[in-house]
Amino acid sequence: MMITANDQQDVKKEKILEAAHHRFLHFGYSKTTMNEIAGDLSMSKALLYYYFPDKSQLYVAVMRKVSDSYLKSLSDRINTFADLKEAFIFQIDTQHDFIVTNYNFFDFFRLNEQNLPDAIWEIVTQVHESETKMLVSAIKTEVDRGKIKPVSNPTEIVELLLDALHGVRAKSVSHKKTMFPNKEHLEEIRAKRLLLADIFIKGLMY
Amino acid sequence: MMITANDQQDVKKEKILEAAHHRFLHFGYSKTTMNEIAGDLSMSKALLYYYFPDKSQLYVAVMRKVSDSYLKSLSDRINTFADLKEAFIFQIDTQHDFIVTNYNFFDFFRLNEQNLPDAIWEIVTQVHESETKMLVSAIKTEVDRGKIKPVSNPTEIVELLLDALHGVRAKSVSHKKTMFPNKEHLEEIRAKRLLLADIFIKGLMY
DNA sequence: AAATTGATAGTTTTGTTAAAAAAGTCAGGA
DNA sequence: TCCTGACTTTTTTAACAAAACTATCAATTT
Repeated sequence: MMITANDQQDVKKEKILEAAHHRFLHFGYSKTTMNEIAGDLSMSKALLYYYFPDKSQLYVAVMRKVSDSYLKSLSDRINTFADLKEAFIFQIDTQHDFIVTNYNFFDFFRLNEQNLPDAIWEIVTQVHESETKMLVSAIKTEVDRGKIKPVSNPTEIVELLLDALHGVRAKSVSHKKTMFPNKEHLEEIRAKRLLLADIFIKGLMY
Repeated sequence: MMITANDQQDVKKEKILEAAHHRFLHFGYSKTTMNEIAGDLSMSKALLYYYFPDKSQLYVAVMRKVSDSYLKSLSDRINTFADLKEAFIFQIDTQHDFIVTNYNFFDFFRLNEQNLPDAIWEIVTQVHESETKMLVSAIKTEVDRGKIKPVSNPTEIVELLLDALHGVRAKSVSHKKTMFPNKEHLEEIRAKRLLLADIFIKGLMY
């Protein structure tokens, strides 16, 4: 099989993405320089600019890669859930791992908060839509099975649940300085979210 | 009835609190100066320091006043709810109004986020405890009435609900620059919270 | 004695500018 | 086409002076 120039380019681009990912993940966006990334690969900074137009678009490309694997893990499991609760649990655990694993990577994200580049918002929107899609599908299935009440607007319900889960925090965190949640907090949050999902399904009433 | 020196002091303190409240409310903590507050009252800045030890403690005193009225509205209604849903609705509406009415006032709050003075945290904690107490009481009553399942830890449930409600956001707000929510958003959030409270009680299952 | 103030000391914020660091460009070489 | 060293431009940092503000206090009025 012939190796074309484009294949070679793709291989090199991939190497760059890996090095960039490594730097962004460990030191965050603002504390990694193009020189460092180039240095890690023993190439000149100018070459980075040959492959990627600028730093932010390099970041976006890495983010694309990272979120693609997240999206894949979602689509792999869609429609495979035994019941709604299993789907909720999967959502909570998977998103949780995703965010924890990439915590530093997202500092760019948190830092710019407002006016992020459109490309980032596209990814965020896509991720959110995939999560929603997966859970909406799980709800519809459960309705079809006659396990839960018919729901007029499943998307609305799912987005409400995602918002609600997002609001769940560790008890002490609001006071303490450490915004970087430690292990106990992560577990506490996870446990609370699972409880919330459970109530969301069953309610407090008989 | 005799007017003592202390009565006079209290009257003046009250005047100062009003003027300070007005400034803090409209311009926030960092953008109001002691000179301005004094100017509004046609008194010297030094006199403010005669009545209050420093700016932050003046702020705390105003906050105390503001939150006392909120606490009162909660305690006035405790144990007066026809059912759990009514309690949840009251909580949502009342807190909502409280935050919206005092939005700018709380900028000090948001600005310092970490390391707020202890006095502030006492108030926050007290407010949170009152909200929790009211809702826990409503849950217990409802359990006694046999309307909902017995709950092993009502406080945990209530705190989970409060977190969840806190997570509810307007759909578009995450992207737009305007963090100050406008009327439609406020209504949208309120509506979503009411829906969440409803699901929280009834669940999705039959 | 209690209430009040002008003057002023001390601290924080803001603005300025120069140096350093980083992003980004380009002519030219392999 | 891929790649680099040298270069230009933009952004960040550091140092420091000016301005704004908080806080204090001796002196004055009530």
